[in-house]
Formats: sequence, C-alpha cells, structure tokens
Amino acid sequence: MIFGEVDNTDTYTQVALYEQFARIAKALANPHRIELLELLDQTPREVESLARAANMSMTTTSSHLQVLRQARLVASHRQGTKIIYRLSGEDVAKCLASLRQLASTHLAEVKEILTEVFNSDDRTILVSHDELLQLIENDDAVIIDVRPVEEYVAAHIKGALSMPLETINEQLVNLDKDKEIVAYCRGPHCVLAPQAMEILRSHGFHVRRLIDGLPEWRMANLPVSLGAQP
Amino acid sequence: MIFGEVDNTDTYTQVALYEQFARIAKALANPHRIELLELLDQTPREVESLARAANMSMTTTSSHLQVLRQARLVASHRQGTKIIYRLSGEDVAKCLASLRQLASTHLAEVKEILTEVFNSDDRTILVSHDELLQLIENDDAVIIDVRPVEEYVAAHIKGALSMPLETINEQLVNLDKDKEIVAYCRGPHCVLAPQAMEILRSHGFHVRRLIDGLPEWRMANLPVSLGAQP
DNA sequence: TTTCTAATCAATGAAGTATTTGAGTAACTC
DNA sequence: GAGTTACTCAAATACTTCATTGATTAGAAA
Repeated sequence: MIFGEVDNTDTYTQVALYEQFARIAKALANPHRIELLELLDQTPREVESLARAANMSMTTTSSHLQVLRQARLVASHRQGTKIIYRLSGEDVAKCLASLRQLASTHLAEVKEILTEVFNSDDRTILVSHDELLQLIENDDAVIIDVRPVEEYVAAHIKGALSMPLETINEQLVNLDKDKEIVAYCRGPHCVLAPQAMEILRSHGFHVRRLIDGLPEWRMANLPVSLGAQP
Repeated sequence: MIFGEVDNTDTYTQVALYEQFARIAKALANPHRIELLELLDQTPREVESLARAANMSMTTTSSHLQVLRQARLVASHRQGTKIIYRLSGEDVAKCLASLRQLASTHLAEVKEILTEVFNSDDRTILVSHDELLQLIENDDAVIIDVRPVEEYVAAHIKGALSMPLETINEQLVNLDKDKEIVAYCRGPHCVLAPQAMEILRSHGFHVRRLIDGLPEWRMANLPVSLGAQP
C-alpha cells in the first residue's frame, strides 16, 4: 500500500462528504423552500395547500418540493388523488431552528426586522412553556391559535381557540375583555401572533404571546389536541 | 388602520425573514465553503494557509471567504500583511454539526461513505470523552493528534503527541507497541484519524479513536494545551 | 522611494437555478 | 369509458454562481 494512493483516496472521500453536506445546504438555500419547510413543520399537507399558503403556482411549488425530496428533507405519500408531503424527520426542524438562530444573532437585517415587528416583546409580554401550562391548568387565560384553521385542526395547544388572523376581527365579540389572552402561531419568527396582538390591543384587550409556536410546544411533549373546534 | 395593509406589510416582513435565513443557507451551499468553515473551526488562520489546506487558488479561496463574510459566518482582522479569518461564533460550528447530522441520518450516499471509511468503527474502538479523560489521568494510553502541525500548535488535547498523517510513517519508531494508542483529528467526519488507524494497525499497533475531534473536545471545556511539542 | 508579500477586485465564460407555459399521468367520480 | 382533480415532467428563458485570468491595493521591508 503506497502512502500517496491512500492519501488521494481519502482526500476524495473527504471532498465527497463535503459535497453531500453542501447538498443539504443547497436545498435550504432558497426562501420559498424555507417557507415550505416551516409550513410542513406545522402539519403534513398536499401540494395545493402548500402552494396556496406560500403564494406560489402549483408547478413552482411542486418543483421546489422535488428539490427538497432529492435532499431527503421531505418525504411524501399518495392519498387518493392527493400527494401528502411531510418533513422527513425531527432533525430537519432542528436544523431550520439552528439556521434561524444563526441569522438572528449575526445578521443586522434580521435584528432590525425583529425589533420592528416584535418591538412590543419586552420580557413581561412573552409567555414561557411553563407559565402557559400553569395558565391552562388554572384556567386563568384564553389561549388563541392565530394560524389558519387547517393548521389548528391538525394540532393545537390543548384548550386553545382557533382565531385565524384572517377572520379575527369578526371573532372579537366572543372574547372576554376581563380575561387575559395568550396568542401563539407557527414559531418564534412567525409574524402572525405579533400582528394579532396589535389588532387585539387596538380593541382594548390585554394580550400576551407564547415565546415560540406550536412545533416547539409539540416537540417539548406538552399537551396537544387534534381536530376542529366544537 | 386597514386590515389589508397590515397583512401585506407583514407578509413582506415574513418573506424578508425567509430571505435572510436562505442567505445563510446559500453561504453554506458549497463544498469548498463547508471545508473552509471546518478548517476555521480548528483554528483561525490566514487566506494562504486556508488555500493550501483546501487545495484551492488564493483568488478562489478569497472570494469564498468574502461570501462567508457577507453572510456573517466568518470575521477577519489584519495582522501585518496577513488577514486572519475566524468563525464569527460558536453557533456557526453548531449549525455545521446540525447539517452533518442531517446528512448522515438521511442521505444514503453519506451512510455508504461512512461505513466504508469508518467501517472499523465498532463500539469497542470508539473512545468517549469520559473514557479518554480517564486514560489521560491514569496515563494509560498514548494520545496522538494526526492533524497538520499548524492545528496541533493552535490547540490540542492535553498530553497528546503531534503525529500528522503526512509524517506518521517516520514517527512510528517513537511509539511504544505495548501501550494503547488513541488517535483523534478534526471531527466525527474527518478521515485523518481513520486513515492513521489503518497505517498503525498494519504495523501491529493496537489503536482506537476518539469519537469526534478537537473542536468538540474544546467546546466541552475539556483540558486543552497550546503550542508546539517540547 | 522602490520592491515585495498577502490579499482583493473586475471581467469572462461555463454551468447551474428559478419560474412559466404547456403537455402528460394516476386515481377517482359519474 | 369520459371527464375531473391533483400533481409531475419537459422545454424555454432570465438569472445566478463558480473558477480563472490578469490587474490593483495595503502594508512591510529594503
């Protein structure tokens, strides 16, 4: 065994590994695909639903999904005429979270957006998992899920009401002004809950917000319910 | 305040955030840049050293470093005529690790390479952090660092000998055949230590390997020494 | 000052990506 | 079997990325 040969072989091997790592990153290297992954982290769903939620054409959505599938970030199965896509594992969501974290600690642009949209988020307004659990147990607050109904139906925090941002104005009458409200949405960087808070506040409600979103709650093995609102 | 307006603003905001997350992923989406980051995770170093280690031209290396810097994954400072690059934070290495993990659990290509190169890695051959600490304390093993000298000088496991792969054949005479040997390199997917093991085994040594590499050891706050070998 | 070293910049062509349009296919309904 | 739904595939186009070439800059040394 000649030394040089081994060295070459293993240099190629190392490069092949770097290529595979980069392959995953390439699949993540597009804003639309990031959005698709975050949508799939809420619940598995068909192409049409993803296309609508991400505001893209079916063909474009489909081709992005192919890219994600080739990188093994998503998997799919057929259900009648529909094809249901899902994240291929929990580690995909973890990697996404790690990307988000990098962006929010290092990129000035992200910090700027965060202070702008989440400006109202001082300590006293963010609710931790533990605190929300307490509130649920003591029935001390109304918890509202401001994501689209479809996502609420797939999974929501136990006891939460569905109050999608699109229809929140019509549902305000059902809310008790004397009770504290806790809103939540898709995750720590989702703009739905902050926007809902603004609307509710302008109507005189006292509202706080969960520190992250449903996927994090689910991953922490905290109580989740399925199905539509009674 | 009209509802539609707010919705639009915040849709744009959300898209802007996805763009920033994708910006980080784009910077990671190239095998050479992954390699540069792994090299920088060993130790900060100048462009020429990176170019040599990654087997690229200075110009190409420099331009990849610009891409990494624009995504704030690396930072740099001048030292005389040289410009020293470094990772911009610990979370960069963590994100890389998360990418590697994704690739090794989901990509068949990676699994294949891993079983091929790391085939000799059954349980009994991998040494954990705890076990290596024991071995160091009891002086029960010779620990060898098979990375290039430059990286050994920057930081190495306390008590380890520098035995770079390139010169390992000449250094074999210094090794005690009756003592156990533990090799380590840049990380869990670095091919240096597995290759060193093969060479040592073919010469009749009993050798095992650390489960990961120096960066992980350092991050775990385990004992590290600096400087050249006495 | 001139000269050297280390690194960046600017321009090019080749290769790869994203989106649209239009055609094609699998499964279900009637 | 005809028609519909939900999706994928193929070709065309505009755009981006990569490596290479040669030129340029900042700082150190002579």
